[in-house]
Parts: sequence; structure tokens; C-alpha cells
Amino acid sequence: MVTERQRVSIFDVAKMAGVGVATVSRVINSNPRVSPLTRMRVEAAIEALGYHPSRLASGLSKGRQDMVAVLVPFITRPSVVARLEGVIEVLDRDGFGTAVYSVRSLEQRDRHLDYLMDRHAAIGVVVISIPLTQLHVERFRTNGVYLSLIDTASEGVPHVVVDDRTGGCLAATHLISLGRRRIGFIGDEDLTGLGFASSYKRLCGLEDALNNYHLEHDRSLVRLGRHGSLEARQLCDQLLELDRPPTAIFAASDTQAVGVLASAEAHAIRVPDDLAVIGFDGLEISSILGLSTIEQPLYESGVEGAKRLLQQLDGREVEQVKHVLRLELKARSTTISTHALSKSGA
Amino acid sequence: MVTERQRVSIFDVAKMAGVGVATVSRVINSNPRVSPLTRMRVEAAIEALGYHPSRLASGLSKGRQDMVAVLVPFITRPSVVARLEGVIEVLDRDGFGTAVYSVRSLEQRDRHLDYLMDRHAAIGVVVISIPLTQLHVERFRTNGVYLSLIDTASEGVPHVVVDDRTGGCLAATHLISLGRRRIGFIGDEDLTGLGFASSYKRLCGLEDALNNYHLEHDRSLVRLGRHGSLEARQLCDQLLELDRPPTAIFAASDTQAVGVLASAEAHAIRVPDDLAVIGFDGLEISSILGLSTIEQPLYESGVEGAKRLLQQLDGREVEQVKHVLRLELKARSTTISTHALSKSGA
DNA sequence: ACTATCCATGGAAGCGCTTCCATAAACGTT
DNA sequence: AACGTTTATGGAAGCGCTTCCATGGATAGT
Repeated sequence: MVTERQRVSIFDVAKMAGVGVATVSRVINSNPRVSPLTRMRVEAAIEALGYHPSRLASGLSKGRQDMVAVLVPFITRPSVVARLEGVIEVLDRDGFGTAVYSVRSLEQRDRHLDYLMDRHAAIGVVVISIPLTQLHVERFRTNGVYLSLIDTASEGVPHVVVDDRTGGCLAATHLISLGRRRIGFIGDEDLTGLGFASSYKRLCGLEDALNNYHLEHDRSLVRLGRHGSLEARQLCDQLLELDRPPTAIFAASDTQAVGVLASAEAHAIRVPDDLAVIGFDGLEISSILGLSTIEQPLYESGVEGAKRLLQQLDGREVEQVKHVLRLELKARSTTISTHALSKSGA
Repeated sequence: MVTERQRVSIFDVAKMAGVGVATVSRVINSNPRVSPLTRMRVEAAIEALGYHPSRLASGLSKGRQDMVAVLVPFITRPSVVARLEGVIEVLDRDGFGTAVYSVRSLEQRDRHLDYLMDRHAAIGVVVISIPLTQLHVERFRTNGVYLSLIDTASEGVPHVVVDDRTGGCLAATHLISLGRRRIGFIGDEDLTGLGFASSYKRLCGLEDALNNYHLEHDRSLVRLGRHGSLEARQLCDQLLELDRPPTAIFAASDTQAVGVLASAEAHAIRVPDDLAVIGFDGLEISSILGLSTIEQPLYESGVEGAKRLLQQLDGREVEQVKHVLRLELKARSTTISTHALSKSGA
């Protein structure tokens, strides 16, 4: 272990500057009640000593700290990361640190949640895409930990979401309007028990659309599996090898749609002629691949979610508990024939 | 502002259990020097009161805290996230929280670094893919903050890296061995001033390979731009529209290779027949797309990097300051004709 | 000129925890 | 039975900061 230099504390600075600790504290916290001369002396001492205030001590003393926790599932998913980026950016701009807690199981969710309930583990927490039980929410309230939800909702807690069901309907309606009738669906199977619901809601949206057109929904065209391109490709293989394969596929995410595209290619099935494909999310990959998709403002959801946490910290009421972001259909070359499309497809 | 319940402290627990605070502290920290009976009484009181120890107070008192900071550039890049995931996982397993600091500019890098130098902002920091100056490193040492580097190196600081240059050589050699002579390169231009070097090193590797075969390197086939599929596609467009377009392209990352593939498709250029394409990283997308690539263990680099930080925290010397992870050529259908390849390509 | 304010400042009491030290009880030893 | 050990436990002093309160000098109001 390295022999450590004795930490320089506020006391050392005070001594060197010939003032009291209270004054040093005022300087650090930009309290105006310090004469310019004194302030300069203190600043000089801080500089000379290479003093850094201890975040821990300050937090303890103030009874509040500058760390916000973010709970994220499967951090490798591009949609999650895009949201996270928005969160981090906003928090950083306001001087808060972001502690990321990754959860991939119920056990992990509860462990982290338990930890965070402690008022001092984080001043507030942002939850991305993980449904919370009413019990959790209650405990947050009891413990006085602020909470902001992204892509998940809970009674009375500020949350920013999109309408997945309507999004699903939008996607399906697009396919139907293109004359497709046999629409396959590839989505997530929730093996974690965490209760992810967006894939399911999008499927409901698909059925809504079918109903609107008085079309029967062939349940055998629905395939659920682990989230991922590889898994989606396998599921799609099953679909395409059916006696009566679908003429269109709606994938619950762009990631899965990529797998669908790969499967189609492997089966030498032409897209969009023989198979129309649409995804969900609007990841960069969709625009590169010319993948039609329902685009949602991921980054922005993070920004918005973080802002709403900050509002609470400031003691302001969040004016609009439920914030709904809009969805946008991006019709590209996996649903619309290329010659009918402008060159770029973006 | 919500009226807050008075926080329950260790003192309340002690009173309720009829013991001293020291004993409660021992129970919390699983100190064996507590009789089973007393332990039970204390635990009951903790439960009854819903007590949670304050991390801040504990950290302050112990003079160490349980938060590790991770500095990451462009958190949305899949390669960065994969590394980050490894880091988080290991730290979490050891009871450490992970504070993520995203840096996209020099200013941000320095601001975060300044902040972290304070011994108490984080017990240690893991830096991913961001070159540090000798000055920074020095200050870390002076301030007694532990440091572990991933995908970047610094004299005397534990780091885990791959040999990008050799990787580049590997990729290029593969292309050359396939009979390709005019090899284009699409890589990163460092607009941030942060000094990312891997793209450049991979380019050097390409030249090494060319030299090995006594081939001339046509510099006009090198195109650098912002990291991203879209940008890479544009750069590739330029290359493919040349009078003498390249017969192979080495992209500095899979993300960029995806852009290359899109460009080739738009130009109706057959891959791999007319154009062989190879990427770098081994992201999931490469295996889905059948993209040849140089695979590096990203997740593992995070794991390894975090472990080395932990070793330092434990006061153990890191045995091997420089840890080199191996690279692996994945030859798939963008370099090798499909019929010569097994079905899956993974 | 005298009091009522205001301001810059220092002292000291916490914030909630850990840990050193002291104490007393329980144990084993000869 | 007297002694040295070991063990469970409590008290109290910090950890480094913020902030309430008090103080004294300067300023302003009448």
C-alpha cells in the first residue's frame, strides 16, 4: 500500500489563510458573504495546498449528495444506451454524477433497489425500462428517494414513455396498407421475470391494426425469444420455413429486425417484394440498412427523464407526471420498393 | 418538498436494541466479535426500524468509499459499452458502485479528471479508450487515486490492451492472401483532440502487411472521418467511385464496415467477389451480417480492467502491468465466397 | 451623537458512522 | 483460589464538512 500523504482538509486551508473554517467553506460554496480580499487569500491557500473538498464529508454534512443512480437492464442494448446517454448528459450538466446499476435478473433488481432505498446511496434514481412494483415505489416514497421512470410507468411517479401499442398499430397499419395480410411478429420473451412489456404491447398494437381492417390474426406467426439479432434470425427461419410463410414481419426492435433481414437473405427471399420487414426504435443501423421502422426518441427520453428527476430535487413539482414522446414511422426500403424511394432512404 | 421522516441512525438502533453504537456497527460490518444473542437483538431492531446505514457517513469515517469511477468516450459505441458492461459486472460483484463519466471533448475529460483526482470522489478510476497525459497519471498517483486503463496505455499504470497494429496486419494479410492488392482503409479521424489511436495503429498494421509482401501502399485509398456507419458509407462511396477503386476495404471497426457494406450494395458492387470487406471488433452485428472481422475480447477487457483496479484496492501489486488480450481473425462471407463457407458463418 | 442594522467572520455543534481504548465478565491454568 | 487471558461490550474521539449562532466593527437612520 502506498504511503499516503495526509489528506489536506478544510482546516489546513483555514490555518494557512489565517481564517476560520467557516469562511473557507463559504468560499468553496461561493457564498457571497465573504469579502473579496479574504476570498482571494483563501483561494490562494487552496491553490497552494492543492486542496480538494471531500465529497463525502460535504454530502454527509449537508444531508444530501451529488450522486444519482440509474437502473438499467441489459446495458448492451443500443436502445438502453441511447437513453442512458441522455440521462448522463443532463445530470452531468447539473453537476451530478451518474452511478449505473445494471440489472439482468430479479435478484439483481431487488438487491440494487434495496441498496438504493437507503437515502444516502443516491439522492435520486432514474429507472430505465424496468417495471417496478407498487411496493418498491412505496418504499422509495417512504425513504424520501426521488424517482423518475423512463420507458416504464408507475402510478403517481413521473415517467416518460411512448405508446408502444399505438406504435405497433402504426407499424402494422403500414404493412397492411401495402397489401400485406399475413404478418409475422418477432418479439421478446421475458425470461428474466422482470416483466418487460413493450414487446407485448407492440404485438397488441399489431392485433389492433388487424382488427381495424377486420383481418384475422394468425397466432402461429408470432414467435418470441431472447432479445438479439441471432435469436431473431432463428425465429424468423422458423417462420419462413412454414408452409404458408408470412408476407411481412414486424420485429419488436430494430435489433431483431436485423436478424429477420439476415434470415430472409439466407432463404433467398426478396425484401420487400416477397417479405416486407419493419422494426422498432430507429437505431442508426436501421437507417444504414434501409430498414423501415417506428422511430422513438431514445436519447431524448433520457434527457427528459433526467430533467424530471432534477425538477424534483429542486423541490419543484413535476407538472406532467406522464410524459409521452411521439413515435414516427420511417418507411424505407424494407417495406417500400427501392425504385419508389428517394436514393438515401434516411 | 416532502416532509421527511427523520432519518433513522445507528444511534436509534442502538437505543432500541439496548446496546451501544459500537456494537451495532459491528453487527453491520459482520464483525465476529459479537455474541449471537446480541447480534439477533440488533438485527431485530434494524429490521423493525427499517434502518439503512448511511454510505456517506461510513465512507467518511472509514476514509474510503465504495464508488469507482469509469471514464468512457462516446458511450453509444457498442465496443465501449461492451467493455463497460464487463467493468460494471466485476465491480458490482465486489460491492462497488460504478459512476460513469462520459467524455466527448478535451474540456470534459479534464473537468472529470479534475473532479476525480479528489481522493474522495471515487476510490479508483477505470479509464476506457481515453489516452491520459503523463501529467494526469502523475496527479492520480499524488492524490492516491487508483487507476486502471483499458484500451489505452500509460507508463507504469496497469492496462489491458490488444495489439491494434498486429490486428491491422492480420486483417490486411488476410485480404492479401485472398489475392487483393488494392486495399482501401476507412478509419477514424480524431476531431476531438482526445488522441484516439487505435484506428491509426490498425492502419499502420495494414501498411506492415503490405510491406511484408513488398506491395506499394496507395495512400489515396485511405479515408478518415467521424466514427459511424453513416460517415463510413460516405467515405466508402468516394472510394468506390474512384477510377481505380479498391478491391478490398479494411474498416477500422465493424460499425464502419457496416457502412462500407451499405455503400457497396448501393453501388451494386458484389461482396466479396468485387470487393472484400473486413472490419474490426467482432460485434454481434458482424456475425449476423457475415462480416469478416478481427475479433477482440471487449467484454473481457472490461472484466480484466476492473479486476486490476480491485487488486490495487486490496493492496496487492498488479503482477503484470501490461495485459495483452488476443485478437482473432474471423473470416466470413465478406471476404470468402459463400460457397466456400459453412452455412452459419459464425 | 446614539442607536438600529448589516456584514464579515469565527467557534462549535452536529451529520452518521468507525474504531481505539477501557471495562468487566468469563474462562482456563497452575 | 489467585492469576493471566480472552471476549463482549460501551464510551468517546474522530472523519471533513456545513451551518447556526455570537461577536465586533462598520454603516446608516434619526
